[in-house]
Amino acid sequence: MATPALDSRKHDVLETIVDCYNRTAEPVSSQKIVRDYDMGLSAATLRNTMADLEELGYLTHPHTSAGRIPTEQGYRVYVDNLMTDQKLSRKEKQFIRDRYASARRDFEEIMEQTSKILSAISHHIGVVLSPELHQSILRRLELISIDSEHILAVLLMASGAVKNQVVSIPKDLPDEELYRINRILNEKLAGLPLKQIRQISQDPVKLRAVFDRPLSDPITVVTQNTFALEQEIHVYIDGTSNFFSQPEFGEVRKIESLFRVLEQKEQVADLLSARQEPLGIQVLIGSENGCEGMEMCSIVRSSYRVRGNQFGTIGVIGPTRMAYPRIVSIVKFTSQMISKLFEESL
Amino acid sequence: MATPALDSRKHDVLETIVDCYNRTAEPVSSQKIVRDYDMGLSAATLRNTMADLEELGYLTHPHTSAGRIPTEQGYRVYVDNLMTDQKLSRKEKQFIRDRYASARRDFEEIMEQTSKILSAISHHIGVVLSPELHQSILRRLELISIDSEHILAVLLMASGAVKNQVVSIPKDLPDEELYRINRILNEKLAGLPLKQIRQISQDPVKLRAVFDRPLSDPITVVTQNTFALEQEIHVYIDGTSNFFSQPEFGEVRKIESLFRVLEQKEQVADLLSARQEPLGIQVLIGSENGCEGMEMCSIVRSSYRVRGNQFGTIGVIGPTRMAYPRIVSIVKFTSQMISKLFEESL
DNA sequence: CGTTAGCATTCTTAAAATTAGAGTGCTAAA
DNA sequence: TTTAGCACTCTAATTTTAAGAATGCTAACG
Repeated sequence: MATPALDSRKHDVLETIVDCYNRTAEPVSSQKIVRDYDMGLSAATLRNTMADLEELGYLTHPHTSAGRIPTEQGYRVYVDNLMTDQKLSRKEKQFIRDRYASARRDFEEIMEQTSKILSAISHHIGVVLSPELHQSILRRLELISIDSEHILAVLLMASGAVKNQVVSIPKDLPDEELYRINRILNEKLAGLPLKQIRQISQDPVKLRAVFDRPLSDPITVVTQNTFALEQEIHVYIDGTSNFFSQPEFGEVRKIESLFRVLEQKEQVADLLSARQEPLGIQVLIGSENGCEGMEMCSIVRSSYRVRGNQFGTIGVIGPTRMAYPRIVSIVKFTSQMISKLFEESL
Repeated sequence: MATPALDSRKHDVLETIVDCYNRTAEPVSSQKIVRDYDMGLSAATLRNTMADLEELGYLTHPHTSAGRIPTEQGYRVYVDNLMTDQKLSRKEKQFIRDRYASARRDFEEIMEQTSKILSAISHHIGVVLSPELHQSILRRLELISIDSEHILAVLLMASGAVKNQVVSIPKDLPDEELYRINRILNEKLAGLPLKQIRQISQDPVKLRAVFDRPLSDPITVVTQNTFALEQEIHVYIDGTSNFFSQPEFGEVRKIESLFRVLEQKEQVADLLSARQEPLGIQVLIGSENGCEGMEMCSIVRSSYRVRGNQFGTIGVIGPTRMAYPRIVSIVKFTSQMISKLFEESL
């Protein structure tokens, strides 16, 4: 590992400072530690150690006569090596289960509820990204006539997700023909991942191979139009106003940049989506998220599994000074819950 | 009218002050008026008139040595009697049309786009309430099997709105039976307003009359479960971060209460919905909206017509100090646009 | 040699004092 | 009735002052 190993004392002191700062939001002084934590060290000794930790880049000074606060690097070490797991209490787990129990009716409701749960229990912002549809398997497809030139295609995915799509059709397609097309599409395409279906629908050769029809045939036209959909990920956000109670966001201009980002769903999706490392928890500390306007925020995210190799993401966005052990546990547990939910319910 | 009629000078002065304050967000002094507006009156005269207007309750003082700002009552008079229409420019109208042109694909997209248009052009918050479903006419119903105990009911409304609903069904209903039920439901219920269908579905007597089946029959069970849906209005909000650039919201605590309300979609829906007066523009000034935390905001709202007697609402939420004539024009024009859109597209 | 007490130093923050200026209300004259 | 002039009030910005918090360093201690 690139970071030099810390001796046991530095280890303890850094952990204590992070912990203390997370709770008070104020720079931590040597005296504060002596008073509040029983470390068996004098203030002077702590000052020496703190100076060392600052030397190493894990702490800073806002100014000379102020206590220390962790740097992003300090948080990094804390999250990677120092912090101790903090399991959720029985009560909290029960809270989460109860919330799901009251809401497991349909896919969208689960998504919404999850973001609400995350924000309610973390007191930060809860975010849920719906699973990427094109990894998802098509369970069933239904074509509903709207008018002479349009139909509504209802795509029911194995995950329970439903996608409605208005599709243009060749003019004056008789109803019986539409039924026939619908039946054939289900026969040929149900059970395949959307990704593969899309490949077929965009490739004239495969299209002919699958349906054994000329390209002008209505069935190929409908297929093309139905599956021309671009990837569309829904973003569910809740708890944004929790940020107002964070003391470090006491000025409008600090909170403004954050909210401008949150209003752009695409940006939030980029921020959360963790395609490269599909499993497990990830913690992005401060500017690591690489998003302008979010330098003061950390993100704890985890993918969840819907079925087979289909993934979505959930996460919590909070101030860099967040209670990492707790938030990590929350995100971990919730992502397990949601994965389980999808497996048993289907 | 309860308010005493203003003589022509008071009329002009009040209008000028409202106008000036709306633009500068600063208390308006007599000198300011002399300098910026050519009213042919001296500062002293203006001061006298302003004192009169304060006496009448239309203006206030923040403190002795400050200019005047309008009271809510002052705004009320301004909006009701004083302000002159300010039509949208050709450019702005074109902007709106263009935005719709690029997005008229499906119902939900129109809703989303409308809130974006409203906020983009007003520089305030744009809100759209989807039409109340139960006024809406059912065009077509499709039942899609999910598993042995659940189906997905897809309700396609005449307006183009689509409502997906997971419905419990009697166990092991064979597919052919489901098709048959589906066909019968469409025969009997398509073309009726959802409200009426709901009445039928919840009333055993009517249910028997319509389907001529015993209450234990699968078809009645499915009908009951499908139409047991409570009224659900979708709320589309955009442009919340516009509030950060308003000088009167320079302190976090003022903006906080607003955002806490906006996060509660139900509250926003209540705020906007104008069931009592279904047609035309309404302006709620400051605390008139009766919503705690929104005393500093005004709302300009208008219902739009989807088809027949089916209504939704659009609106703009901004600071009490908003450019009423302009915002009113925007909301008026947009609600006409959206009404037209729904009529021609279907 | 690591640890600690003591202390001068530095810097922040809050409170108090000062000042400049903006706008009013009133009075008296046009 | 309108307007010029002016004393008065209050705000907001700036400076001054003071208090306090935490540090780093030095020297003593075990």
